[in-house]
Amino acid sequence: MRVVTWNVNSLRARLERVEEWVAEVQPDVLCMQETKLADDAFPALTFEAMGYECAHYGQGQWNGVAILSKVGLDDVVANFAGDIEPDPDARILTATCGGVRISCCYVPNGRSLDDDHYTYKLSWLDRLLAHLEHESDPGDDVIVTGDFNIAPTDADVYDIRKFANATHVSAPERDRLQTLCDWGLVDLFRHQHPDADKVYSWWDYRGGDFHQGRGLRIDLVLGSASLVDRVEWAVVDRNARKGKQPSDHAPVIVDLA
DNA sequence: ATGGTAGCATCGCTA
Repeated sequence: MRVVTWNVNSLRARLERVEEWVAEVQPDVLCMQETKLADDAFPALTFEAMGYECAHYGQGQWNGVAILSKVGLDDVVANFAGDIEPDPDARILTATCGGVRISCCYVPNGRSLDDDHYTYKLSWLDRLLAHLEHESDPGDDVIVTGDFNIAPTDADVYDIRKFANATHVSAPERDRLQTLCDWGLVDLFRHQHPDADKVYSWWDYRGGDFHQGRGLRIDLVLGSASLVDRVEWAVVDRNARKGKQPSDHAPVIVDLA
């Protein structure tokens, strides 16, 4: 089962590229973030014609998440589950695909450490843990994936000196990511490539950052222990960041046996 | 210290 996460940065602006990439790579499950579409603007027919069932949770203009699946798409939950304080933004969508409970997440950016949006980011991560506890047990087949806007370690940052007192690398947000892992999730790319260096999933559009190798690995596929031994390979398709009108994120692919 | 680019409901905000 091929699972992909990709922050597409506007599905309206990216549809042609996404279609071509999906036709080539044939994911079984594709989790997208930042569709920036209202639900009634989501191009479901396009993807259904390619063999996918679709779930989209959007609001238009900003945010928006989707799960596409060829291996079933059941028990869809938009936003946080149960009685968790709902997120006013469309940032999390959960469904069962191929026997795996999958949450597709667009974690708030945080902006800066002194911004209210950073407090919101930390609260959001606390609620993601509560959501996970509500939806699954650590012994289940579980994936939590998406744009975390957190680089797990300094090895996931092109130059940590550039990120002093910045979001994406701060201890409180990394601690919360670790708490998710303590619950029973593993960063499947890092598990497969423990010594990988200079592998990133996002590059700023500005300043030629992509071509200069100035990126962050912030798009993650976290899997439960039951899935770790099923990983056959894991890769960031940086080719998808090249060419005309790319997203600023590259897709991350994980193949499970 | 700033700006650089891209996308949006665009002339300001978000990333």
